[in-house]
Amino acid sequence: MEYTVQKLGSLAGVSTRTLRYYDEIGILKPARINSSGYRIYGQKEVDRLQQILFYRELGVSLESIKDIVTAPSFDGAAALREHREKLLEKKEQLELLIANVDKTIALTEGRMNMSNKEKFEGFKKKMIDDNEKKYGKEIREKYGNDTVNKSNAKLKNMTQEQYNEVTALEVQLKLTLAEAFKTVDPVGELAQKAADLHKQWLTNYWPEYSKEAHASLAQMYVDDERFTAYYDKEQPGTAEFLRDAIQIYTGLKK
Amino acid sequence: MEYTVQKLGSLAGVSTRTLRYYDEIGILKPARINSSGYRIYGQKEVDRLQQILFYRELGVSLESIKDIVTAPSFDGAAALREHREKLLEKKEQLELLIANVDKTIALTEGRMNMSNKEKFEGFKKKMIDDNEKKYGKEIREKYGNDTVNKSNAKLKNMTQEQYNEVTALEVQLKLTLAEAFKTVDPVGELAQKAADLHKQWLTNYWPEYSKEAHASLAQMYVDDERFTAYYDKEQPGTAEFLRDAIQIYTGLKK
DNA sequence: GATTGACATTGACGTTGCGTAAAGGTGTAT
DNA sequence: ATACACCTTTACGCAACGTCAATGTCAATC
Repeated sequence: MEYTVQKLGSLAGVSTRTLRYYDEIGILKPARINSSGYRIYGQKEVDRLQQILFYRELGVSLESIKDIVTAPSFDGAAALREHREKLLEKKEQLELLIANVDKTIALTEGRMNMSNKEKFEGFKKKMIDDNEKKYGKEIREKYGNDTVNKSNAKLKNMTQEQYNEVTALEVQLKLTLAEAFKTVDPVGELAQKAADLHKQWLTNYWPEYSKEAHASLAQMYVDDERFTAYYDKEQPGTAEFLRDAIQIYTGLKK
Repeated sequence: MEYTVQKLGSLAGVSTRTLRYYDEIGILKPARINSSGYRIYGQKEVDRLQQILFYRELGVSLESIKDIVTAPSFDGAAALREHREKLLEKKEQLELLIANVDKTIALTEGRMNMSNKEKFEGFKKKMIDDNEKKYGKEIREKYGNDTVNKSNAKLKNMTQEQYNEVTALEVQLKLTLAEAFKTVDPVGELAQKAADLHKQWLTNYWPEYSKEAHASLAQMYVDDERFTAYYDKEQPGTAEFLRDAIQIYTGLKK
């Protein structure tokens, strides 16, 4: 039995373009070319196409399939095992992504229903008040009333857009910090990026940035168990790690 | 503070090419262009880039990011939820792939020297497995988890001998079906023999036979184009013919 | 003031696996 | 002879940039 492109195509469920492409990249050459230049395939080619499609279904790249089907005694199982690893990696990444997206949605959903500005204003006020009650006293003692008041004023004047930005920054910080923590190296690039993100995040609340205040706050993350609990939620030791990274970032390691 | 491409790039951790690309597709235009044609970015652009990178981290396409960052009051959360759905779909597909790869590995490992033909057999099995995944829910609902699980276990435990038997049955079925198809009579003897062979073949995969499941699968051969393609390979219309024959065989013609 | 080296610019091709024309030749039935 | 289905090659398009290549600019040094 001999087949032209379309016959083979409909037989195997692929387009003629695909067959021409496979010819082009050399993974499936026709048995012969007739006098008019038509591609003619035989049974051998049908079988080979089945093989190709089989691996394609499994998500193997044509490049790899080429190795598998051209080398006569290629270890297909080994190739598949390798491929499997890649798939698993992809899957993990995907799961991470989904988790992050979920977190972001949850974060933004906190204010989703308050789409109107008034509620948003109310939320911001409440946040300031909560913060005041929780940490106000210590912060006031440390940085003075004036600084705190200015910070609160800044927060109040935040637009929705800015607020979203801060939220995004927070998520980014968390992600980066989690990654950095795995490296166990507070001097490393990731850790320093986390420290930098933390600074950026901070400048949204602090009217003025200073290395000393930054480093001091980092120390507080370790000293104050409420902060520690927040940062260590996913991975114990994260608060300490962040402090180290920030101390290096600010150059104020003591 | 003003930034050139490289400064902004190293600040945000992206290449200059990326910045030029973002300019090109219009999601991040520089604040201004200086007299020498250099791109100059300001604080607003830095913030915007942060936003873009944030969504990029979450795997959102630049196309979608464009909508999010250009439209001032775009519902980012809704976009994310939509994106989340896509991610979940991707994940499911990936899991299917991995499961198939695993099975293939198991198969090849069980029988080291799998000829091309046997690989094609693996492909057919995969189709059945796919069917499980696709219709598994309905089947499980219809016949209960236990039945389906037993079926899967059965498939895994097939010996080589049994495997050969199934292959032989399949060949017989194909021949008989091809002959029967010529008679154009699904009620005829040949067609009914084909239906019976199909039942025998099936019982190698299904722990329990039921007319309803059999008829349902036959219908699926027509509804699912992958199966249709398989059966119609030699003669278009064969899948439909087989379904008709089986419906009569089971006495469940609706 | 001339050279150097780092940095900027605009093209433009390469990547992956085909889809989708466009422009034209071939096979076969009427 | 005409129609019509099917074949061919050529080539752009898709996503998100990486990677030259050719050329212009800025700041510092000889």
